[in-house]
Amino acid sequence: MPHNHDKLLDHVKKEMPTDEILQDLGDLFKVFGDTTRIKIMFALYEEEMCVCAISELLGMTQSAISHQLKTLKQADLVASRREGKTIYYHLSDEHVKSIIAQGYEHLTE
Amino acid sequence: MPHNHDKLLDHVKKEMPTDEILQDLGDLFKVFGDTTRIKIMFALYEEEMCVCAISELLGMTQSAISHQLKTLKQADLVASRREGKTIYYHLSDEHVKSIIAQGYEHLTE
DNA sequence: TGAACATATGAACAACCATTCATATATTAA
DNA sequence: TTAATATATGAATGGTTGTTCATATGTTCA
Repeated sequence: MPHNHDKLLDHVKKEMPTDEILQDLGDLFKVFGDTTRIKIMFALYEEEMCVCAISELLGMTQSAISHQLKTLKQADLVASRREGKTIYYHLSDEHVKSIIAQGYEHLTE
Repeated sequence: MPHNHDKLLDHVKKEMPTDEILQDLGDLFKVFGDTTRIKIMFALYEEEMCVCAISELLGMTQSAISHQLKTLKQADLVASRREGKTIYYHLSDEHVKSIIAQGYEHLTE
């Protein structure tokens, strides 16, 4: 007969966040899980930048960058402000920096 | 004529990590970007667990869990030890906890 | 108003990935 | 050695997603 772990499961279940939160967490990290978006966040880590500067920096089309900025904005990781024709993007809070920094440490330890 | 941002790009380029590191960072966060893997990490956050306990906890097949554990192990996020027929998994370092905690804070702030 | 610039967006396509299914490996006990 | 349990793995598939292309929206200046 297979071995039993009811007691263990009871304990772990109590400590697990709701499915909704776990789903949201996965969705959040999914946004970090793309090299282009990581590059954008690292660039904005330094300074606010307009879309065409980012696309020039990464050597990618303006459209591709715009699509990714939309994804980042929906996840509340970046925010923007308009100045004439230009729209400047910047990181929206310190968590972005912390998360990236922790990932970086994990890699380079 | 399009507007110029050579000075800005020069500065940002200097501060950007290498493409290899940026790629590795994206790959690392990709591993966090899946609800099943997030659930596994949260479970192991509490206690070390065997494969069948995890699959029972999440209501998923043993095969699915094994595949995901392999992904987590390759990213050095979990480690395992054998005890007879059973293999116990646990989180491999504190960065996992920090990264999840930061993500959690970003969501619930 | 019209032209030029800056950005956003919808559709389509190719590449990637999580799960399933079937099966293989490993360990223990009889 | 055989049966039972625990885990791993390869192939296949359905769903997801990043980029491209074409085009739309928004802003400024002449």
